[in-house]
Amino acid sequence: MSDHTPPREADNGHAADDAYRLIRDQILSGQRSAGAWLREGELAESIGVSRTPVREALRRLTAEGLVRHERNRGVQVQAWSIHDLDEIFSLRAVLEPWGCRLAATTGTIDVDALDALAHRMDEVAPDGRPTDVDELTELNNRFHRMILEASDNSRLAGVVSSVIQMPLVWRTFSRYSPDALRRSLVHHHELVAALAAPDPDWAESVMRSHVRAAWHSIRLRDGGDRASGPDLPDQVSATTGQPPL
Amino acid sequence: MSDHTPPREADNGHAADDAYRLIRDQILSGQRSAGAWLREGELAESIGVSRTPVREALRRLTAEGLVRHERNRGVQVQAWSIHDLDEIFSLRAVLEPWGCRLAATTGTIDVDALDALAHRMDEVAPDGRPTDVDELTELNNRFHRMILEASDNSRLAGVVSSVIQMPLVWRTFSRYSPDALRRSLVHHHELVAALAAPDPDWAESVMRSHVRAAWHSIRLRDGGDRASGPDLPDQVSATTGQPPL
DNA sequence: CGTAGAGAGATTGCATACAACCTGCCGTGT
DNA sequence: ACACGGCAGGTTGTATGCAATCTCTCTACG
Repeated sequence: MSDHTPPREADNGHAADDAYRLIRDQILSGQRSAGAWLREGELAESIGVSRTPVREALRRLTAEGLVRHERNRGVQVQAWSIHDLDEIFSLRAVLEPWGCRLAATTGTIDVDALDALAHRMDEVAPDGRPTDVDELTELNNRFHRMILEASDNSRLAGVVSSVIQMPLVWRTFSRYSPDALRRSLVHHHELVAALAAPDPDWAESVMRSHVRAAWHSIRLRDGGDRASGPDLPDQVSATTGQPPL
Repeated sequence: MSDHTPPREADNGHAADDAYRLIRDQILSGQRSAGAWLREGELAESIGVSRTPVREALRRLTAEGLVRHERNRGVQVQAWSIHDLDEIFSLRAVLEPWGCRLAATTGTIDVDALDALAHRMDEVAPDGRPTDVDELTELNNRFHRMILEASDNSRLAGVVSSVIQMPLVWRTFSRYSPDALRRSLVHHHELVAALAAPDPDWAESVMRSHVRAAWHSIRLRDGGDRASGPDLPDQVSATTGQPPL
């Protein structure tokens, strides 16, 4: 149909936004591995825009901590260590339970919608074995976001989502054992119950368990399932473009 | 000496950084009042650089929440309400005590340096009446930052400092009564003692008191001192360029 | 043989020109 | 009198050119 065929890639209509989304997705999905340099020129050409919107996208990603910017040298994908993981989850273990308590207190949450999300996650991961990790990740993020947005503290939601923007955390379920994943889904249903009650103490407590369980699952594959590969710093394979499931 | 006289304003050597600092200071000091539009062209001319670094500075400020960006319309200084204040302080009331506990646990804090800061604040504000609010603000920020940086969780420090970037919060002491300010300074000394002990429970508890006391001080001038002016949404006078002390 | 230095290539930082878009005003038609 | 449409001014979004900086390599000298 079109004659000038923009170098493929989803075109939303605004160059800077497109660049931001595309680069961000490439980082979160592991196509750009930690430490890799992001050249403005290369990105601009591959996206089909000039360097200006690319620079803007890279600044946003810098502010979000996904990439690291060195003056006159460029930006590279932020590398993370197990210490980063501990920082992130210890923060979540404080903020999410508190937000969950607030959500139960205000009582403004749409329990039915939350319950629907929990059930859809059951369907996507029958018996703890996900059929579509991306879908599951998306549903999980929406579940947690919905709770935090009901806390009536927009900064809390913003802070948490800014902190979990990291490939390993983002794709949490890649590292779950079936047992751990089943437990995670059960937690979700219990959270729905606690918020429906509503019982702030209960809700806070379940969320704390939920986050700390996730922490352990992602750290050391607690399920004892097939323990392949080395433990952590191996991240994703940079060639295939998709992280190992 | 120079013939082309850069329109004054501190020149650090890098246009984008200079623009960022200058605009940010103008917002935090109240020279740019809430809701005012920040025109790229005007800013570029006043700073003495082109629009490009100004745009970069504005994006950083957008990411930090100090300004609000509307596509094809520009950026305006973020307006805040008492609800924002509550969001910020309820978040601080969770995060800072926790960070203080962590700092006491790791025991990596430089207690002497912290004590020195507390004493310098006493000197700048004898008898609860500050002689230099800017100096006092700077010392206070360094005091709190030093504790959070000793928590061994860099994201925690980053999150807190990103959240307190707001004119009213930044210049907290402008709204303190002498009684409240004295109490705040006493808290600082007690924090030093708790961290020197070190007693995590004590440290956490004092910090919680400290933040919640600040919350009330800034909300309603709890000291009962000369209760002039309306209560909150009056922010700063946009004409004088300096907020009321 | 190793090291310091110069130079070329590549990349980012900044400035400027142009295009797209929004807003407010004015004129016209109903 | 009121509503619609278009035109003009101003502002942001994007592209492009040039300057500044960094890195890597090759060479010359100790």
